[in-house]
Amino acid sequence: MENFYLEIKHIDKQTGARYGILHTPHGDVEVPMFMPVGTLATVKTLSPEELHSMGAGVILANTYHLSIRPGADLVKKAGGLHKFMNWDGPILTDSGGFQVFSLAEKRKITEDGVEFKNHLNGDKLFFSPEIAIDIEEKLGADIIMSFDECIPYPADYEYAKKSMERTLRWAQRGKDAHKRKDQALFGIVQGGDYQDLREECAKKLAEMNFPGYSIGGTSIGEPKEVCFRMIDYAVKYLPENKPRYLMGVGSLDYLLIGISKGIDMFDCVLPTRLARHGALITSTGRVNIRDAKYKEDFSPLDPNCDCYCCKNYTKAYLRHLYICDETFGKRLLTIHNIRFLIHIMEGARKAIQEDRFGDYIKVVLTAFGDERGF
RNA sequence: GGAGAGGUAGCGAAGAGGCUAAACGCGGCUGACUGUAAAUCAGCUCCUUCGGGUUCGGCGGUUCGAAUCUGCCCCUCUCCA
Repeated sequence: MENFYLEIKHIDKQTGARYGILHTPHGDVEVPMFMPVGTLATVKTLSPEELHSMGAGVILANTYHLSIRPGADLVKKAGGLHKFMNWDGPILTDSGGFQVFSLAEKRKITEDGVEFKNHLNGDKLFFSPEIAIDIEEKLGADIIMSFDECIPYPADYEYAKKSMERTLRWAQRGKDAHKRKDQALFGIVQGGDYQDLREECAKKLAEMNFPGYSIGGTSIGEPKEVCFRMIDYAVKYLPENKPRYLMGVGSLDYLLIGISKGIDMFDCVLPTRLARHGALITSTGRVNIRDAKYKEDFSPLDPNCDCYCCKNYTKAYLRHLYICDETFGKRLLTIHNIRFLIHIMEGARKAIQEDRFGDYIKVVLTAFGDERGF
């Protein structure tokens, strides 16, 4: 597709990290970037205006969830996702492949597709690569995902191989079914933590010539090093001029290491979910705002943060709102976590352009000072 | 003054002879969360030098054993005068 492409502007001399512009039908966005997740066509607690003001580029929505409620036809009737949710920037829809993993006990996989029992009322819901694409075309996102199987970790070799090969066949079927020219369909690399499977999957997908590639099956409980290996295996065989998207990754260290390995896009529910649960990511580490030590702390959550929350409110107030279960508290905390990660990404892009991204990683992670990196 | 009801951990509230240091809820404290079945989930919440020690309004009694049965006392609430 002609109106979707990655323009690489600079490669960091320290790490090989990429800085570029991703052109989409709904505008240009800089990469590497973090994409907030709005599963049900809303980034929980935030308005589109807030997301824009925080510097969000692309946001996600979910094919499985939206197909159940409110239904793909309704979204289409509303004029597509952008209009429906009043977001004029780029949107990316996940295919439902993650639900094959997260709702594992409610589905059955066959060569043809996945039979779900939907999580709300147990109704049968069949997803095939073609059906997923059909729904994604109705939703109308700028970037859409192939229907894949996200396998658990650990998975035995035989299963990982069988599943990866099926995911490849599904990728081809989805590609064949995809008709809309204003949507970029990404292939997803699977293969568990097995080098040969990951490499084979990446190679085959590259041969299929997708406008972009995702790395899936990561950040599902595997050790950090395993995740980093899985990235390396895939990236080696992915075309350099196409965007690379590491799915489901949102903690600080994974993001920064991922960028250094040549990843351009990330999404994760972590910042929004953590915020709703009172956990904040700050420049000096993680903060659990509920903790008693913040009761009379009238300083901002993160003095180094430029978000609306940190500019205007104190920890004591945020703790108060959280403890009283006030909606506004969750909004403020979500604003902070999302803005914090976007801000980190802005810093990353600048560092890459100045060939000091390796130093940037060290500085950020040292200041954060937490093994877990979030 | 008369008639009832009741006093259980920070609060509310179960328990009606041993399985009870005492359910459950709230409150309090602390974790977790990674392509969202998550404004969710988990743990702790009498004291302790981890051996044990002291609890169910108070002081006695019955019993091998009492928050539970019993005597007296104190205190609350409701209704009637």
